[in-house]
Amino acid sequence: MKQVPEQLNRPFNAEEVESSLYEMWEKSGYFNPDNLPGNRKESYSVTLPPPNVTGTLHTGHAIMLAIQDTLVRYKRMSGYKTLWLPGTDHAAIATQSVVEKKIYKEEGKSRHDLGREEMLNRINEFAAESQKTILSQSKTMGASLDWSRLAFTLDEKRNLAVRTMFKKMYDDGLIYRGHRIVNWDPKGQTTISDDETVAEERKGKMYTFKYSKDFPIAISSTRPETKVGDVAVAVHPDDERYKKYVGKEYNIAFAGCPITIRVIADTAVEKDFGTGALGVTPAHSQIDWDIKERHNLPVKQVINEYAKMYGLANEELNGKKVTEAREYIVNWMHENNLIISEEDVVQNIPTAERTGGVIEPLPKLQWWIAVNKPFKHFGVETTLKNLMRKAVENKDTTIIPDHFEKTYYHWIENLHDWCISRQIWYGHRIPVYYKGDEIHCEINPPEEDGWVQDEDTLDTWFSSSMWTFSTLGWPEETKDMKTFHPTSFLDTGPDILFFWVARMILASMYVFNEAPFKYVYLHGMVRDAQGRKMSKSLNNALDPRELSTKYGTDALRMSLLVANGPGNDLKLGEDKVKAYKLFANKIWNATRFVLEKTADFEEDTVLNDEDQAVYDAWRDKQKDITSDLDNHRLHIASEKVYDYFWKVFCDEIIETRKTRILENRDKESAQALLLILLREQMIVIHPFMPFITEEVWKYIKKDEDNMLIVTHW
RNA sequence: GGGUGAUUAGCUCAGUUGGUAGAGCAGCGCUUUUACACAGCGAAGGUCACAGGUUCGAAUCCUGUAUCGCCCACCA
Repeated sequence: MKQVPEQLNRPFNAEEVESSLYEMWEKSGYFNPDNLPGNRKESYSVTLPPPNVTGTLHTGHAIMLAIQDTLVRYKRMSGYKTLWLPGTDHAAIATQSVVEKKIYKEEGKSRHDLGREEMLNRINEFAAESQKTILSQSKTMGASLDWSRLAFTLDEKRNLAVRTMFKKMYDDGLIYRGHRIVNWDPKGQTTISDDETVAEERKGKMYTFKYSKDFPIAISSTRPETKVGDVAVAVHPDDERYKKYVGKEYNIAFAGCPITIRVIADTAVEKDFGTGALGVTPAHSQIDWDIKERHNLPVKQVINEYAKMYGLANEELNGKKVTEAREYIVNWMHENNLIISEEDVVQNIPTAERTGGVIEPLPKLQWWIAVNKPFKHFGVETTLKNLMRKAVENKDTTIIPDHFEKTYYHWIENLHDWCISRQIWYGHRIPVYYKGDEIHCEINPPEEDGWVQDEDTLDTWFSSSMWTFSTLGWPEETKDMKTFHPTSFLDTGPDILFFWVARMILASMYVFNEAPFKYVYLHGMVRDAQGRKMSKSLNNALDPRELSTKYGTDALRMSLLVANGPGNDLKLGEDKVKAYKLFANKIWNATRFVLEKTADFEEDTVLNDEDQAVYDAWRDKQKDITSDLDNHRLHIASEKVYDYFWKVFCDEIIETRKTRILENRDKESAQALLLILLREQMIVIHPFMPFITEEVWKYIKKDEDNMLIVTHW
């Protein structure tokens, strides 16, 4: 007679066992693919989307940890050489601005008060602390990450990778320095890429007016203050109304500033919009800058980096903020009877994602990646844009759900050159050196005296674009590179499809002519029970750590997996988490009962026909679940394990067999069935609910069995 | 303006290739029967947004409409 273990007579206490189980796994070394038992030929690799070092674990992290850990555990149990590689992201602008704010609040000092070196020390200190927090919190989710390979986007090795990549692209002519219109963030005092801007709806006024009484053509603008920087008026070449003016030049005093306006014809102008004439401000509008290029017009910058007017003949205007200047100029036009009409309009104003500052388009000398420039790539002429498209078209990588492929293509079509230089201090310094007029791009600083390194740093997404291979040791030809790249799977939120996924595809295609991962799985964003975005300001964010303490990590993981199909947002209420705590309890109680009823059982019993049929049905269910997992249908697989265990195993199978055991009718077969089903279900449930299953496994495994985490699926 | 997704039980959502609609929560009735009341059994609840079409058969495929959501956009 076997004894039912004492622990099982108490209710399941998740908090009590979780940390010691995690410790047991960590000590076993099985998170590291090099230590896995058996002869594993095929590899399965996943890189963790590196969390920013700014924050603490939130539900977004929890969902990605749950999805990835489930798949990784499944593959590890299925005999793959399985690597899940952790790391963190320095998140340049985000981190610097958090630390800047903190220092300003606590000490009243700006970054310029501290100086570059001291500021960087402070940010590094903060980042190191923050990294520790987020990593230890990831462990509480049960994440079976290989901590021995931990990486950071800004550490030594990744730094080398970044410089190597920059140099390679520079030498291929794909990275260039260009004077163009940039998205300038006056608040963050840096340029940002197109993707880092967020359109914000604002009410504005569109003014239709003339520069002066004598000027023959009326134009429209929502930003009259920029008109002191106008150099031309563009009309459509076919527009009969204005043909006679094309080619003429007018000298005008506009708001006390002399401007020279040439009338030009350009097909970019729409005849039917507004007056059909466009005031051209090359320095402060991208479209106008393009017109300038075609017509060889001068550039007259009238707004500076602080979004203030400058360099104007009218001293009253200089130093005014753009909004004040707008008011001033509108008044001036009213006084001079130049305004023909005013119309209320709703406009989308670009703002900076991180600081909220209103973007000021300014001409600046910056570093760019040319996405449309043809170059020789593995013997074939192509462009970066083509490579990005090709990877998905050729199914080198598959996006789940597939409708995001359309979104991806659409984004590629509209992609402009990528501005990669930033005027902040925290990040990878651009590996370019200057000496007089000489420019020199090198992986390591020139030894010769007199070279000065570029002051700017790189867009944080430049380093994260290389994440799948910089983490494996590239540019060195490491064993890990050969074994684990390209990776098998990437899971992330759809909000960074462009920021990150697209750019990883770019980087990997460029270097290896291979997509960085076979599958991209885009999970939904977690929302609150009312469907609102979780945010600090609404104070509606559920804290995964609290939920996990209250209901158990297994319950939290299940609630994030079940019925959460890819690409759909997940509304998460506490009730759902609670429901899976009850499930954990059910597993616990069923285990106790089965052990009680089989205490006198001897192994090696043959199942009778009835029990064999039940077992066969389970095998089918098992195959079903396996196929769901292979096809990344975690939301279905998780529901099936739940449903089978509770509705089939507990409510039907146990209920009927317990009578048989009691009445001693084919008792041995019934006992055998219960034990086998319990054991096999623990294996199948383990990827979803690793803690309780591993704990239960201790009591039901056979002597020769290993830990559940490496038990064969 | 362009693109894209959603609309299924009171609420939150599943539904893999078209074959008599499912779960959790809430709610109703019964049961404290020796795994579990953090439970069991049972009942109730849906013209699967609307209108057409394809099909022997449609929540599922096609067309259109409506509402909501998301993404993209340099109409001055």
